[in-house]
Amino acid sequence: MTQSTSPQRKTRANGVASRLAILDAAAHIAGERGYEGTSINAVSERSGLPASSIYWHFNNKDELIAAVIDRSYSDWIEALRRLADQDTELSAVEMYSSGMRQSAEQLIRFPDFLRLGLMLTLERRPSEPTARQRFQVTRVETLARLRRYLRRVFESLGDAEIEQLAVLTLAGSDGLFIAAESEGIDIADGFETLARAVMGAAISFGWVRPSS
Amino acid sequence: MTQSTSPQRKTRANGVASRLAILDAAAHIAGERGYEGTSINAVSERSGLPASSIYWHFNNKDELIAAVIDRSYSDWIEALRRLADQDTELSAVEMYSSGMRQSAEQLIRFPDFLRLGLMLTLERRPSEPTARQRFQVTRVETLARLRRYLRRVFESLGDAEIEQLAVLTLAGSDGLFIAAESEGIDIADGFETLARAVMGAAISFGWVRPSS
DNA sequence: TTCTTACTGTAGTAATCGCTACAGTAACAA
DNA sequence: TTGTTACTGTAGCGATTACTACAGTAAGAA
Repeated sequence: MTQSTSPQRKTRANGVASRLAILDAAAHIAGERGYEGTSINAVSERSGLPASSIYWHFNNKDELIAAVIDRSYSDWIEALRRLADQDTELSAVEMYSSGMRQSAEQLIRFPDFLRLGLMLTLERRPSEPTARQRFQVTRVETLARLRRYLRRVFESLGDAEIEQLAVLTLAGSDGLFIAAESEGIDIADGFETLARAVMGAAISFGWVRPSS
Repeated sequence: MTQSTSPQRKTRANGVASRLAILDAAAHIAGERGYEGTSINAVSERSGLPASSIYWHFNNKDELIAAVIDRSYSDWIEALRRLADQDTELSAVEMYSSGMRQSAEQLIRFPDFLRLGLMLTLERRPSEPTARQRFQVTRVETLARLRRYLRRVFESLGDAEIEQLAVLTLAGSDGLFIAAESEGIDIADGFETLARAVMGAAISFGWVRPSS
């Protein structure tokens, strides 16, 4: 952000490593305690770098958290893309349930991104933090991705129905994540039932299974 | 909590009103900014009472937020009970979709309770706040309530399936609330699709509609 | 070798945090 | 009227907050 666009000089190896260490520490703490709970002091202690280094890499706390969101999301997308490349030869319905399972696994392995994002979504502070807006963007993208997905699986449905199913899938996924965090339910089971439920809704919308 | 159990002397009218004013202010601020974001100073300004009054009524911030949860939940339950009393002559399936609609309306009218509760659920601080535990209790209760409900509607299903449907209903409800807060989706539509989806899942579990 | 750039370390700012001490005031019981 | 209880108002505590000023230090370019 601040040093990466230096034209005539390569960034120092140490600086890149520090930036990553700061982002890692901030991601972990923010994922646990939310925006207000993430103090620069805590990030400094966890990353082993002084506050002045943090403020050299990021203009303020707001942009630090926003950078955390950005990086977590791109990590997230890339992991999902790698997984998606593995099963290109499946049918649409198989891809659907496979995608559900993979999303569930992804949530278990990297819970900080969604936890922080949902906290930012729920919190409403007087001056909207950049991080929150940044997460909203990832949400809109995810919803679009989901729509494309569902349109391929439930070909015979109209736009309105697809929209409802996309919203429900995202909502169910968020809710199951929360339930896993608080009530300790099995998230894999939950996603299986969610897939079943979305299929059921699609059928009641008039969808006919292509090969059965 | 502190003054309400005085045996030989009625509580002063002023004191009761103050306690309520403090709870109202705290509920509003905590519903917007979460645990850390709720400062005693802000509660003091919004309620018009000094910090010393807040600390006379509540031992500390932790118990204040816990009291907010307690009161919001009992308000919530009572409102739902009043609504439930209105439709005693409906069939089980009708009651189910009616209950879904009413829950949605309730969420729109009093969003602070669930917003705060979910924030507390997601945040993980070193010393678990009482308020979070208190919300967990209401969650377990809600889940039990939901199980009883679903068992009456989907009579032919086994315990494991009912459990899955209950978890999915709660998760979907939380997720739709979040979606309404962030993406501004229509929550009533969302709950209708959720009801449809749960029905669809029940059918795929082997449930047969009683009268069709 | 000298200069510039990229970072780090030390020390500190004003503001806000949760919380308390304590004197005052008003309503009630006796 | 007097004493007790139920609050309120003022002032301030030490700790922590986000953030900054600024002097190092080390790596590379010239």
